[in-house]
Amino acid sequence: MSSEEKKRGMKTAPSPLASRLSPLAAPPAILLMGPTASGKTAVAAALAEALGCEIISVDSAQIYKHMNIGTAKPEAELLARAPHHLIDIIEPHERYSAGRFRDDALVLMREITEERGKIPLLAGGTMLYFQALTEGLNELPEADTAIRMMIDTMAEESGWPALHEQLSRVDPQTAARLQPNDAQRIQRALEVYYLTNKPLSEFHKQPKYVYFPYTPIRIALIPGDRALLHERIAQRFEIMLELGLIGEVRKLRQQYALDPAMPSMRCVGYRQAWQYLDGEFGLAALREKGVAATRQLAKRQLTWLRSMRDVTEFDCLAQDLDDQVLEFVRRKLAQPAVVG
RNA sequence: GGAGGGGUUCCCGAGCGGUCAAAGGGGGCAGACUGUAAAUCUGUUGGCUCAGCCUUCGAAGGUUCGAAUCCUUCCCCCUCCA
Repeated sequence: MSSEEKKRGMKTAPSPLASRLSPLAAPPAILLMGPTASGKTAVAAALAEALGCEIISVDSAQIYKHMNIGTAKPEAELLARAPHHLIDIIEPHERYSAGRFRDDALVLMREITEERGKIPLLAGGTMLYFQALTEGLNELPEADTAIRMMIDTMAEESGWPALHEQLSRVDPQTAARLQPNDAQRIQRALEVYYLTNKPLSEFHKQPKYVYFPYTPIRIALIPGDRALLHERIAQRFEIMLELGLIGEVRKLRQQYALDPAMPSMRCVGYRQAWQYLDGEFGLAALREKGVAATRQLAKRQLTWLRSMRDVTEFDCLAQDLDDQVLEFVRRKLAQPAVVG
């Protein structure tokens, strides 16, 4: 009845124990963020070993099984040494989401802190997942494959601008902020409307229930010199090709009923390898396009990082990066936890 | 040696006497982002003392009120015939 009770009803991850603890007791959680090829994996491993953390991967591509080379997944040896969660959790033809990540991560974080008394270390480059975790999400329906197929069919027939037009009749507010050709967001907005008969903008007006009972230590690995990061990206893509990225994609295509529109096959590298296998272009172009796509990914990740608050930055190209970060985290952990 | 085709802004590539700092694409840079996010979308992209000026379309000359666009010579590339 009261708004407080309503709020409680919306809780997606209630934690009786956490609510009994004072805010000062909110346990620490390390958030290690950075663009692709910034060396997150190595830093995470160093922190985990020094501090006994358990690592939770925050990566929308490493969730897929059998996609190892192109996602730069940590090697088996490292995975054995430092436990990683949320890696290899779904098949390439399945789908995941920011909402599921949030739920999965919160469950794991509770287990790590309360059951094992360790510090969760969230490391990765999927900034939307970090945001969903710490800032919360509105109550929204999950993706619905049948509805999406229907919307895709309509888009093929009349084009996205027509669907944008349709959206402006049922949800003018959302339509106003979307471009007529922003296929993905128009589809999502229509999907929400068809599923609930309520406009997406109405859901967004509700207060978000933010449940994150941790004291975050936010770290961003930022390249001091972008050109050097670009170089690193090119070298890394070359290594992926040498390790057999193309073969990995070929095998995936043989073993699973995949298509290029699936999220897994739209990942950087995989999309380009798919097109290469289809004969759309040669090896030189694959190289060029793969590297460019990675650079663009890194740029978008850096844009996210610039907009985030309370983040301590480190130059990911520094020689003693691991030590710098470790020292910083140690200092932070020694301070009394304060929830902001 | 002969016959053609071509050299355009970071790249590819259109332009073919004025409305051209030059279409379009790529790349770069900047931004947005709530259940697809390694996705999707937007803006911008010669320089400057910026409603104006300066430098640019292989090079150097020339024609013209005016040239990336026409003429001459030169340099380089490609195709074909020898």
